[in-house]
Amino acid sequence: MSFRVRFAPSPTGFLHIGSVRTALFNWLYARRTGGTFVLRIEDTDTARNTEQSLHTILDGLRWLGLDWDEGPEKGGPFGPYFQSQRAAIYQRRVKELIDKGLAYEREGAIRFKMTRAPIEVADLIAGRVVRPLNETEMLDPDFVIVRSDGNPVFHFVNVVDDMEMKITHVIRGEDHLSNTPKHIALFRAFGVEPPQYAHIPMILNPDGTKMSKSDPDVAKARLASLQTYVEDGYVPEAVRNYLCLLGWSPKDNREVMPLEEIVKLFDLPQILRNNARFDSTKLLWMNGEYIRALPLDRFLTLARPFTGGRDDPKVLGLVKEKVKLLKELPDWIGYFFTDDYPFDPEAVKKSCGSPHTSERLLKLADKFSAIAAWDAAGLEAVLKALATEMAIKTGELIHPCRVAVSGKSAGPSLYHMLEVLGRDRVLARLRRGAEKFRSVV
RNA sequence: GGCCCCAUCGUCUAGAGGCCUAGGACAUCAGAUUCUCAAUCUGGGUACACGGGUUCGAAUCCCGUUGGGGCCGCCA
Repeated sequence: MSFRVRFAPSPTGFLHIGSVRTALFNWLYARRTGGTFVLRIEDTDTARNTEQSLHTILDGLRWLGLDWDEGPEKGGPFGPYFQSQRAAIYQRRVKELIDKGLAYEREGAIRFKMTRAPIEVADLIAGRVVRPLNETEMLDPDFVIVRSDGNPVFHFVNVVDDMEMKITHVIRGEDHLSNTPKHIALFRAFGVEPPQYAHIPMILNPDGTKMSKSDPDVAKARLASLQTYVEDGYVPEAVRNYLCLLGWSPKDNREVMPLEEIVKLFDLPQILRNNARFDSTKLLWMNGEYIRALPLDRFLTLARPFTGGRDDPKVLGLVKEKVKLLKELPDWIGYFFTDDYPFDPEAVKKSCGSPHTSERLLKLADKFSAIAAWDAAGLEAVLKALATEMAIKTGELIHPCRVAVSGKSAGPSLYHMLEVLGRDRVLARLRRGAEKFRSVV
């Protein structure tokens, strides 16, 4: 049997983080089974359908490394993969139902004669779910499949496409579970065996509410959009790994793990049935883990959009260990590229308030100026020797030195930082600091 | 309102009747280490929603309650 799954987003201008996980689970299942991952664009709502919206989807999937086997820019044997280009297929299928006496016109719209009996969904995740018609539906069970303006609606085109594209497993959000009987009824009307269904639970806001891209609370709305994570400087590997862990687990206490490993273990029945809340704190932690483990080349590539052209590999290599979010990069690297960096008042107060600060910085500058080979090991030796000579703790030199050359109390390993900064700049900044801090006391 | 799904630390989860005085991770607290911050290491606190069953025995099975989520559109 050949497995065929699909991700069928609607181009709305955003890629919802929940949709992203749905895409990811579909992709994982396809890769795990050696099947086919189809990307289909549900652009029947022409008002929202723009070129830009399409690229949001394609770029988002690419960013995460979720490659599709059939779909836009790729083609395939079951195209076109845009619903807006499949009108003829839908018309043919509508006619088929009318001819069979299973659909009829009323008030200009075409309605499907829905089964009155309860329909059972054999869901791979939720189990057997029987959903009888409810109060409202009982009044009028039939539903519209083609609007009076001639455009077919979601339930219809979704089923027709899954059928035509020979989708074997529909993996989608749990919000579709209640609609599934409609879809099964449609498949049966066409005399076609429905696909297997797997409804994955939802991802909720930290407070348990539904994640929405149009939430009036801006912070929540940001949380819901993939774009946020791209802009804030999360690395795709981390976002992907984190998302895998929402509703799925390798069950052996591993969390940070390579995709290939997840592909090997992933399966549908073991997906949790309960909703998960999005925990951005844990994502942030995982992002830091990934960044520190990143090979320098990869880090440089990912960092490029955030550095403002300041792509010195030595500098970036130095701060790689410190960064948790790529967008923090400008703060970490600023003083490597200008002498006009800001001084953190707190740091100055704390580390440079001693009446001896200026004298010590000048002494340090003198010692450093005599160094033959300007490297971290040599700098460390000289600084420590000076501390001993002056009978003070190394920290009493280290801290003022760090503030003088960077303006900050936090940063990479001091000696490596001095090495990268270079002799001229270090000496100048030390002497400038000696002047500057004289008045602090 | 009707119907459907769900319920283990604050959060993500392990647990498929005895291995559980419930394990891991993030967060948090305390300590160690370090040139700062971070990282790292050690240790602590924190959970089976509630009530009934079934069983020799239940976090695990059943029922109910409560709570959360979803769907009931000529949106997708």
